[in-house]
Amino acid sequence: MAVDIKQLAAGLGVSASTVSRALNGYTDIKAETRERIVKRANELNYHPNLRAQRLAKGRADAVGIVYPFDNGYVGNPKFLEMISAFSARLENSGIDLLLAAAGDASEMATYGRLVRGGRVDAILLADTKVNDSRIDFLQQAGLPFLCYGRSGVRNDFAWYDFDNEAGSRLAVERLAALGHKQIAYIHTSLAFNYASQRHHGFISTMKRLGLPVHQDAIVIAGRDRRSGFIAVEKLLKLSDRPTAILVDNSVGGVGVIHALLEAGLVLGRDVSVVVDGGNPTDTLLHQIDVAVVMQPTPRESGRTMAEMLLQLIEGKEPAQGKHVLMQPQFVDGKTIGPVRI
Amino acid sequence: MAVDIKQLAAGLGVSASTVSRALNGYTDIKAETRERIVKRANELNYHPNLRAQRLAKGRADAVGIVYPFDNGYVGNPKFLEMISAFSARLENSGIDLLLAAAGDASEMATYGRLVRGGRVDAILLADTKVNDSRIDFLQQAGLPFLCYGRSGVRNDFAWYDFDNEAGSRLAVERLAALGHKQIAYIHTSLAFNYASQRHHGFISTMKRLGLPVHQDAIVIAGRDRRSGFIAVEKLLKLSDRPTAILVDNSVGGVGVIHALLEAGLVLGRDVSVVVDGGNPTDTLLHQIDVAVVMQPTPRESGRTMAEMLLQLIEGKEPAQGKHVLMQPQFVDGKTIGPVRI
DNA sequence: ATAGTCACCGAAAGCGCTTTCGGAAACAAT
DNA sequence: ATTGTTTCCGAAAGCGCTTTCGGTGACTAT
Repeated sequence: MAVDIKQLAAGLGVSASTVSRALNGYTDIKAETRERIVKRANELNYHPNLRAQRLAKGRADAVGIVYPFDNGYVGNPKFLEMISAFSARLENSGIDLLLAAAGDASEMATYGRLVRGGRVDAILLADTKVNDSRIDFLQQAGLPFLCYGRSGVRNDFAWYDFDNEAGSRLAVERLAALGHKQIAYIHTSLAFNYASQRHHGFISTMKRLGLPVHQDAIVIAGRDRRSGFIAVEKLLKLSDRPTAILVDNSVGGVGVIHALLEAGLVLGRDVSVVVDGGNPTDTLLHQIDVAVVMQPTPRESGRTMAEMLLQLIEGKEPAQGKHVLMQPQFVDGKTIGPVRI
Repeated sequence: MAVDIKQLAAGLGVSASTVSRALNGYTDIKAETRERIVKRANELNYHPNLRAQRLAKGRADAVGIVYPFDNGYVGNPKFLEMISAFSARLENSGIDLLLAAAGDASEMATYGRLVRGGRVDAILLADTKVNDSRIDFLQQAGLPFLCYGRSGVRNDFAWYDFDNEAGSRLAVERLAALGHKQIAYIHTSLAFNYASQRHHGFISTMKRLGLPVHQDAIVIAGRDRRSGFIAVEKLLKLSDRPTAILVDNSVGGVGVIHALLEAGLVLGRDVSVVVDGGNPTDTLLHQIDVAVVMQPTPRESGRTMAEMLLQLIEGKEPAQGKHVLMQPQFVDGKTIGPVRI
């Protein structure tokens, strides 16, 4: 059905090996011959059989990503956008993206499946935990991989991450400068590395600035809108009501803002809100200018990670470095203002 | 590094072909020999090289799905859940899921890339349009494919879909039974096949029941929360304010409900709302018992489609039939009630 | 004219499996 | 004891590419 390299070669009166070399950029081919071959290949709409190519080259031309389903990533628009940019960059290099869905329970099995049999050349490991057994697994499997996020204990692997502590620091410093002392913190499970680091950044900055750290004002919440919403309901009941709130993720941030609006509070006046990892116009329903700790865009992250991974596949150290730490930026918005007594 | 079939065979004193046949369920192998081979294979942690297997078998062991980015699917939790179940079912059969991200502009190019070179054995085509050139493309490419949704003009391809017209009919009939006459309809672009069919179901049922169809009360909206929110703002300004609203998608439905709540209306009393394709507790922020037209769960849809596709790959007609039309179900909720004059 | 160099291409050997086919050994039937 | 069947396995030929290697002819340098 589809034309193969032999037919193409036969039609031109050259050998298959010549065609292969011509099409793969070898230099020992006369320019004119190469042109003839390329021209004919286009005419016949020749595309090498990838299965054969992969076997011969010993590469999978694919990278895998395990899509975590049970931890709030489903529907996280930032994650999806990242994947989108990631895959777009890979496609440019002719690399496929293999998506493997996994619940928490079956996650390790999924990684095993992905590694075996040469299904992929590399793996992107997202949503790193402080203590992440997947990293150990991939290390001993010997497959190149890149982590989207650091991990708590070890550091001998390639990662791309944000400076999470710095983000919290910027937010707290800004709020403190506005006179806030009672600053609440809503965070996701500290098992996630980013959450742990942001949490640490929050606590340490509060202490450094001499601000009170009330356990009541630090609430844990799932990485979803509803959890953010509920967390605020708790905070509003506190006798010592916080004048400012920092949320450690953008999805929860939407819920937080909704809850505050629904409580009839005016953001930036009655209460200040900063969303870490947010996008200034992230609330989806209302066009609100939110004060955020801004990370690089998911598109940028995805593209950069794809480029790093491509180099890791080649066995090279990424030009960006094996560890890339992106600096967050504090962006002012209407949701913060000076504290009112 | 990894043990291959030759080493495994040599270690057992048999030939590679015997090992292959033993492991692939051929019957011309002595039971005892097969057991020896299987046992040893497990001990050595032998897994066939998939690249070689795929070349030899002439199959890709993969199906592709193009992930549409520019049309509101990003972050649609139902779509993601469907993909999750879909991929889980495929994994059971050792089939990979290739995810290709594409914007509207590059979509056809992406399909082309997927088809060429034997990257995949089949494709799942989601989010069908009334007039869908992708279907033509895949038909003439000769690759098995399954559509998640029908298409307007032709019907000579395999699809899995919901009875969209029936869903609208059920909703309108129910609202009419409650005395509603001024029923508003919020729908996504009629270029989408489901939207077109649901729209048609709405209009025809309204007419059949002798209810007025006001163009003002039929508003188009994007498939996102914010659009639903804005659509309601428009509806509330109408002089002839509708007493009930039907939304054709669950994501927009969330925005609709928020807008109504924020306007201070009591759902089911001041205004009735039905969400098509919704899940009764879909609003994410509030635990509201929403009246919905319920489709099969995304999990069920994903699994069923995976099974259909697996059979299509085999060249068989799916046991479920080439066309599967699922019936929606109307589920009552607190968001509807008798009309109040 | 001869040797040495270079540009260019074909032959051949893989890559690691699958699958067909034929043949040896074991068995049954006459 | 001979023939005919089964049972079981190995040899061999792919699958469609890539890549190394050697060889031919054309080209320079002496």
